[in-house]
Amino acid sequence: MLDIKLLREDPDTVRQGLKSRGADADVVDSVLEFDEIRRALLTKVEALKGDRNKVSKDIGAAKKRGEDTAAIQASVREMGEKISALDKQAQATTDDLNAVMLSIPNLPHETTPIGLDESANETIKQHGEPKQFDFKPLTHIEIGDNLKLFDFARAAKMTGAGFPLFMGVGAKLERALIQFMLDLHTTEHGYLEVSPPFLCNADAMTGTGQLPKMADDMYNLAEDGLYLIPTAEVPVTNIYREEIIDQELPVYLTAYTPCFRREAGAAGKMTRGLLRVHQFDKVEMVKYVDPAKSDAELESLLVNAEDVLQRLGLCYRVLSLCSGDISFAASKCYDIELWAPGQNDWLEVSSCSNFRDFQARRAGIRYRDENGKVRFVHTLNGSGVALPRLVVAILENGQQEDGSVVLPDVLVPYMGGLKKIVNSE
RNA sequence: GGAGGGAUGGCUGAGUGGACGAAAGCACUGGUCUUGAAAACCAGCGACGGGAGACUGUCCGUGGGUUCGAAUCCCACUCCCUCCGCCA
Repeated sequence: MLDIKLLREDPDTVRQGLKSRGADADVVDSVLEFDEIRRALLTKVEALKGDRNKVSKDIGAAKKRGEDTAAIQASVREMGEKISALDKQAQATTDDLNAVMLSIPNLPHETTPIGLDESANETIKQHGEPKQFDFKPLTHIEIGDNLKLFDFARAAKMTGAGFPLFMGVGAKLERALIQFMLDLHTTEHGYLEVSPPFLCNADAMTGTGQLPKMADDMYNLAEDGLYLIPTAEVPVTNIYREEIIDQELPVYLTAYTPCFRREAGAAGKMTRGLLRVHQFDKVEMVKYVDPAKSDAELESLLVNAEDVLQRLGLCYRVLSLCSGDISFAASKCYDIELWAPGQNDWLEVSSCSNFRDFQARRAGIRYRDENGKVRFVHTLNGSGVALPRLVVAILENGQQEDGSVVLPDVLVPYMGGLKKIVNSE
């Protein structure tokens, strides 16, 4: 949520920011209108309440003296009716105002490239060179079939398309990668491991910005009022919802969770195999930081995510997403894309975002600054990293002409000493 | 699932219709004292909103209700604890 003071004091900056990301700038006018009405109602009803409080106190005193207060009580009753009518109006206006405020996306950071679609994203670095093969590289689907690493057909039988079933070494590879990444972040990058619930309520989803906008993209258990998490960002960022954090910033947390996404309307493009699935595993990093330091914290978050890929020996590039391509709650976002030879394309495996105080304001996450003043923290998160496409890259980059797959060295201990996946038949 | 108990400020905890935004203690901050610290003593110390300001409103788990007036009474819900049942 944006600071309403910014909309009052500098509406043009807000309009400009919203336009730069292709969002509706007219909401600014709705907000200002509701805000003005609301404040007028508040002033009025609060004056009345002040009067009522005074008179009620007088009644109490008069009764103690044994005086008759019937007439004055009747007049206060009338005031009460006026007050409750005005209160209802004020509440309705506040609800309207909140609904609009919650639907407004974050403003792009001053360093976020301006542009309305992905063509304006900037590639800011590339690590390694796409691997050259002297045979035609297979896709992960073919490799997985040959080596019996996953079974999409049977998964579809029990659930449906887009829910992967990993088998044997494939399942173990999934587990090994999770363990490798958590170990790296907790022992070398300074993160505390947490293991959160995989379902969250609507308040939590609103806090991080999934609701109200993304309601259609989430699996919803209506009977229980719960949603399956689309990312660990939701439970982990909501750990401190409606709190004043009483430990020293920054707080670094990392978590493995499965992620569930309906990917509504995404059918058709990039949906084969593991490229786009409804359930996937991910290791996530979340930071709560001092607002003055969030720019630097985003850079180090990116470095932490890159470290995973460098140790796995993979070729990747980093994009700075433009204003039209960053997510609803983000102010600045880096995407990391892995090179996948079988796809002959780059695959997004990580988004590292700075939300500044956008989520903190929605979720009421605050801290005390050096003067003891309560302020909103800045929140950040980054995938560190998402599993299915990482598996795709490892399989497609590690494949040999004989159909086997050589695993990255760092994974060997996590694979029980296995260096190469071969067909066991 | 059943029975009972509970939810009050950073923490512990008092308060059962009126002077209570809330006793007391702890913690914290400032001061006195001290070479310094501790102790003692004094003072301060919730959040959020409206108003240029004086000032003012809201908040005692959440939402409704009763009342001139609700932390306090009534209803519903949520969460926590204890016991019983069930269960990985």
